[in-house]
Amino acid sequence: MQDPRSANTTASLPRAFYERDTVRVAKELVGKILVRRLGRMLLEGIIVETEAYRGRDDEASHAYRGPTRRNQVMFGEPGHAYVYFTYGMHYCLNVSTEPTGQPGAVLIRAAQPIKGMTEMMSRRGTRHVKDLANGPAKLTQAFAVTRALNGHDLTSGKKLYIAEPSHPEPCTIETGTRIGITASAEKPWRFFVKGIPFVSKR
DNA sequence: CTAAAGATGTCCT
DNA sequence: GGACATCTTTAGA
Repeated sequence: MQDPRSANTTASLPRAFYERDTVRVAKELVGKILVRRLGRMLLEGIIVETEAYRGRDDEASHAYRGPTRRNQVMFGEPGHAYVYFTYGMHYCLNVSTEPTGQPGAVLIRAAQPIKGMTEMMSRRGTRHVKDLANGPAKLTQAFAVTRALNGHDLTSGKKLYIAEPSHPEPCTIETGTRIGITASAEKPWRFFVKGIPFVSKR
């Protein structure tokens, strides 16, 4: 809290937070603050929607068939950014979970912007705050997350990290099935804040 | 080497 | 509700 620009948040979450069961980490990430430092600029948002992606027991996971060049971050040290490119034009942001060597990641699907909204509007090409980060690819566009950040250590407190809110707002976390997948579609591994307009559409 | 699908978003009807 | 943009990754020949 030395830096007045981050008066809203505490320090970045420790490695131990991520070094746990992926589904649990996904659920507990809802309500945390996603922070992006761009030079002097600070972009912040409350994480309002996540999805858990596991390993051998999860057909929808990139790690389902074992390690590849793309998914290696999922098998690495917990607390690193796994950013992948999809549909020829979009990036998605995940955080690695589980102990080193064990695959797992949490997809950050949506955030409620709280700081740097003007910059996000410019990056997204809309003035509607609801539409800045209500979807995984919208979120990466708003927060300037590209594959350059793949593998970035989220506990370093630089460029991109996740922090505990200093004044958490009470909210109800709802559970549902994951969006945009066909395999293992029945697994209830999506978590989101109930009743707010910042989550992605169904 | 080739092909097909993909953890999506936007614009159109 | 549906088409389509656009290209990386992965699986299979």
